[in-house]
Amino acid sequence: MPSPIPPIESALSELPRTTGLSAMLAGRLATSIRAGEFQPGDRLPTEKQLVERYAVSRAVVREAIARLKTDGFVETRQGAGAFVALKPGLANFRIAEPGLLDAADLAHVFELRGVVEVGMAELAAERRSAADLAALNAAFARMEQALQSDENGAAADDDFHAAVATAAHNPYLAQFAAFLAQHFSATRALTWQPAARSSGGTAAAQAEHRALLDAITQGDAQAAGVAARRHIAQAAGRYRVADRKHKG
Amino acid sequence: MPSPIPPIESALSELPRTTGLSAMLAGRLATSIRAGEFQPGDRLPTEKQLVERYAVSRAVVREAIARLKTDGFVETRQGAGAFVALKPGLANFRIAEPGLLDAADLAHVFELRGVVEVGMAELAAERRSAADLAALNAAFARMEQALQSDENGAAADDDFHAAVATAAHNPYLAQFAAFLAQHFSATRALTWQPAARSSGGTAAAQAEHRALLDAITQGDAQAAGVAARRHIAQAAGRYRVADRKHKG
DNA sequence: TTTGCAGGATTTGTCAGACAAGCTGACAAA
DNA sequence: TTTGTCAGCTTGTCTGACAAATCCTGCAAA
Repeated sequence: MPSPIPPIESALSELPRTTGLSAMLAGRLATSIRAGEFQPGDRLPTEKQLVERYAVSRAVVREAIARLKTDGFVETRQGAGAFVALKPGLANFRIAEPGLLDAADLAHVFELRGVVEVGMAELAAERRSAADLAALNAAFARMEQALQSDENGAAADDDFHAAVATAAHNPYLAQFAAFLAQHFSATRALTWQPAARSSGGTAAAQAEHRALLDAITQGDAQAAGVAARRHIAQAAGRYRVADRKHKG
Repeated sequence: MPSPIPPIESALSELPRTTGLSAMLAGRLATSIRAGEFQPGDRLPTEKQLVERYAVSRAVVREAIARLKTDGFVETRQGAGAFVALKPGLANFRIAEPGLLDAADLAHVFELRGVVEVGMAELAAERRSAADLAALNAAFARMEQALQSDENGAAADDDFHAAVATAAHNPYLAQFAAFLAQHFSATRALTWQPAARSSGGTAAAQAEHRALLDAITQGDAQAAGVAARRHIAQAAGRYRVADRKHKG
C-alpha cells in the first residue's frame, strides 16, 4: 500500500458515509432518540446549535430533521422548535440503510429477522400445500446442484427462503421477512463465496436447509422452528467470522 | 358563516397539506409516482425544472425530494439526477390504516404480531434485569388491582406489554412490536370491558399475564414463549367473539 | 400581588446566489 | 474503432438574508 489515507477529522467521521452528510446526521439523531437520550416530548437542539455542534451548514441540518419528520420521530413547529414525537417512529417501521447501522444495531435487526424467520418456518410446516412443497424442493435442488458444481447458488438460496415465506401463507409476514432480508443480502452472498465453500460453510448451510425442508415436508412445526433458529444462528456466526476476516 | 375563504390559486393548492410547501410538493410528486406517471427507473425533472414549474425555491424542492428519498420512492445520484426507485416503497414497512383492513388482513397482521410477541417473550426471559422485573411486577400489580376493583386496567395492560418489550433489550424488536400493537388498541380495550369481565375473559387474560410473568421471572425462555403464544391466541379468540357479537 | 399586553428575542420556513463534486456526452487524437 | 479530454449539466453543500410564528420578559393596570 502507498501512503496511509489521512483520517478525516470531523464530528461525523465515525459514521460510515454512504450518501450525504444529512443522512449521517439523521441517523445519528435517530440513534440518540432510540437510545432515550432525547425523551418523547423533549425539545431537540435548535438548528443553530446543531450547525455548530456538527460543523455542517443549516441546509444539511434541515434536511436531516426533515428526514426525521417523515419518519415520525420528530415534529417541528415554526417559532417553537423541533420536538421528539410522543410515539417516535410508530408511523411506519423503517430501518436505516445498511451502511449506517453500527454493529449493535445490525445484531438487533438480525435478531428480529431470526424471530420472524422462526415463526414463519413454524407456520410453513403447518400450512404448506403440495405446490409449496414443490417450490421448496425445486429451490433446494438448484442449491444442491450449485453446491456440487461450484456455481453460485445465492439466487436459489433467495428462492428457497421466499418459498418458505410463501408456504407460511401470510402475506404480511412474507413481506416483512423480505423487508428485513434485503438488509442482509451481503450475508447470503457470503454463504456462496469461495472462502465459505473451502471452509465447509456452504455445505453446512445446505445441511441446515435440508433439515428445514424435511421438517416442513413432515409438517413438524416445532422441528421447523428449531431448524430455522439454527440456520439463522449459524448464518450470524458465518457473518461474524467473515466480518472479522474482512476487517483484520 | 362569514364570507367564504377565497381559494388559493397556486400550482400546489390542490393538496390539503397542513404545513409546508415541501410537504405539498412531496405529496404531489409521490402521487405522480404512484399513479405511474413516472415509471421505476425514470428520471425525475431536475431541481431547476421543478423550481421553475412550481415557483418555489430550490430549498423547498430539495426538501421534498429528500422526503421521497427517505420514503424509498426515489434515489438521487450526484451529477446524474433523481430517479424513481426500482422497488418503490420497500425502504419501509407500512400497514394500511386499521379501518381499511378487512378481517383476513387483520388476522394476518395479528398473526405477525403473535410471532413477534412470542420471540420477544423468549428473549425477555433470557435477558431481564432486576429493573425489568420490577417494572413487570408493578404493571402486573396495577392490573391485579384494576381487576379486583372493577377499574379499567387497559393502561396497565399496555405498560405490562411495554415492560416485556423493554426486558427483551432489543430496540428494533420493541419498536416493531409497538408498531403492530397500535393496530390492536381496540382489542386490548376489549379485555377490560364489562362484557369481558362478566364472562370471565378479563380474569383469564390476567391468568395468562401471570404465567408469562412467572416464566420471565424464572428465566425460562421456552415457558415464556408458550405463555405468550397462549395469550395471543386467547386474545384473538376473545376478539373474534366480541367481533361476532358486535356484528350480529 | 396578580393579570394582561406589548415588544423584543428566538426559532423555524423560505428564498437567493455561489461554489464543489460528480456524471454525461461530444469531440479530437491515436 | 478506441481512448482521452473537456465542457456543460446536475446534485451536494455553504452562506447570508428575510418572513412568519412562537416564547419570554418587563411594565402598566386592576
